Amino acid sequence: MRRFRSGDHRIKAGQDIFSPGARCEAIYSLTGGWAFRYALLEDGRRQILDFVLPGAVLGFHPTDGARATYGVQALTDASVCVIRRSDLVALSRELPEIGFRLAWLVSRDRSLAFDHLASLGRQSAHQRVAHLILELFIRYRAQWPGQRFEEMHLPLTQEHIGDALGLTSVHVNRVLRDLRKKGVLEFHYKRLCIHDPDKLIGIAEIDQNLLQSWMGQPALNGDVGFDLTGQKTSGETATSSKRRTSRTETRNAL
Amino acid sequence: MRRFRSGDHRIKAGQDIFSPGARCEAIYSLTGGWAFRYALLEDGRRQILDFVLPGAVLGFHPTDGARATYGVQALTDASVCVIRRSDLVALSRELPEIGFRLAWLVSRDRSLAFDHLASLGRQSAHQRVAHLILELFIRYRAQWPGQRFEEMHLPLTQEHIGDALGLTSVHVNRVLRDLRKKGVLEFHYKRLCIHDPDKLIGIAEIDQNLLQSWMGQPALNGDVGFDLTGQKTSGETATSSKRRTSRTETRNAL
DNA sequence: CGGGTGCTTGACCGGCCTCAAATTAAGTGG
DNA sequence: CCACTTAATTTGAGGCCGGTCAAGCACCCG
Repeated sequence: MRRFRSGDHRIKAGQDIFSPGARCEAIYSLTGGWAFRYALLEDGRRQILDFVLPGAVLGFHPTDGARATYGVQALTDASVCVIRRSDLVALSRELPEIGFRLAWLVSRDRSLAFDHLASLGRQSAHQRVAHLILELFIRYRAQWPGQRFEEMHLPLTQEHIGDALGLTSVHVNRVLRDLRKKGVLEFHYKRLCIHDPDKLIGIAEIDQNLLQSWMGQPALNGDVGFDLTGQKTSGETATSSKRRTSRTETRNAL
Repeated sequence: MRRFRSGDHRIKAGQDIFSPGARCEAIYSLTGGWAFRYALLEDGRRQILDFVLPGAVLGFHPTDGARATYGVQALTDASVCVIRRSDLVALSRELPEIGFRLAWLVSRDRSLAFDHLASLGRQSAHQRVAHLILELFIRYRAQWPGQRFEEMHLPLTQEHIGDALGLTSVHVNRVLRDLRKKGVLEFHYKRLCIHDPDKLIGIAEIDQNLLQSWMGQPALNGDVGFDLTGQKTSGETATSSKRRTSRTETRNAL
């Protein structure tokens, strides 16, 4: 596996991993840091499509050689592992299940995109903000479990949140003020603290089913519970094996 | 391809192929008709996630055994080919590239979901309607080419369009009236006629890149230009190789 | 300390929603 | 083929959520 990595690549916060319109002949696996996919409109406005945590695959596009219709930008300093499409062929010969693994990862993105769509299409600004924050918090906790407090580093500006939710940053600000006044959460300078999780879930109007689906995130070391043979990797093993590698940079997610 | 297959399952228009919350242990390949994926909100409102044309795969979910967070409903009388997850394993042993094929299909859905997301988040009602109609028209034409006129059977109600675009059917109606008055298109009782394609593209404010990406749809007989080796399969070879394996219906479907 | 980025708040406005009712098309049983 | 029913389309009046514009403030970093 390691042979096929054409090297880890480091990206500074705010830099594009690839830009909209780029011709894409490689795929990337995010191994550290936060990023987001985004599309640009003709008038220059931006829509953030989703937020990307380590383990995700970027740059796998339907038609080979086509130009990307969206870009990916690093939110924090990040690192990606680059795999050429040609190497992917060779790799799949040794690891036939890699196609399914890829399908699984893309399918996760699709599910999140669908959730996001329902939120944008049908929910109010308050619901959307609550929805997004819950989603990010739960996905974060699924990857780095063991935190006791409902607090996290969330490397977003209010403009990012607005661009993700189809709102202006001005309005996001008003919503966050309301949530703060109601004692639901605080979000100041990239520090998120959820004071009343239940109330937040109530505001987001999310059903239990959806919450569950966000928790199925792979642990960081890459042993994911998707398995065509039907044997699940237990949470126990995942956690303990993660501890073994916890000091190092996250492994190649593929 | 149009040959009837014994394993097909027929669904009446308006019926669910599977419903939100269903436990999903099989995947489906839509072999005929139109369908759409949808999510339901707690208050009963509906968000249509995307429209599904023949060739797409339904029911491939991230976590096995989990409950679906969305449902799929047939728009017209439709037929699906059912594949058990267990059969999928066996199948993938004989055809290792099937994982990649699946990834490719899911990746197409994801791209469409991303486009849809950008439209919902950042575009006006007029732009959204133009966007959706263009998308459906182009995807339709990519699958059933050879039509001369800018006309098609579009089995949607105005309420479907509203539910897809996060609008009310009332407002969709007003937008369609405007587009009709401007001589751009007519859409009456499931018959769509585009009088001025260029003006429609102008209203949608879609860049050329995106239009192109919608045209990469597989033709109906399943010879898709996705190929890990980089050599495009011509229609000829794909068709003939399909004939060699046409004994089981599942193979054709993927 | 100064410059820049991001946050905060106010006043005003407009696009889309809500509610309601009339009209047309499609489906159904006699 | 026609009465009847139901679903879908059409149009209007009025209201609200979130956008726009503009200004001032807070925090960070060199």
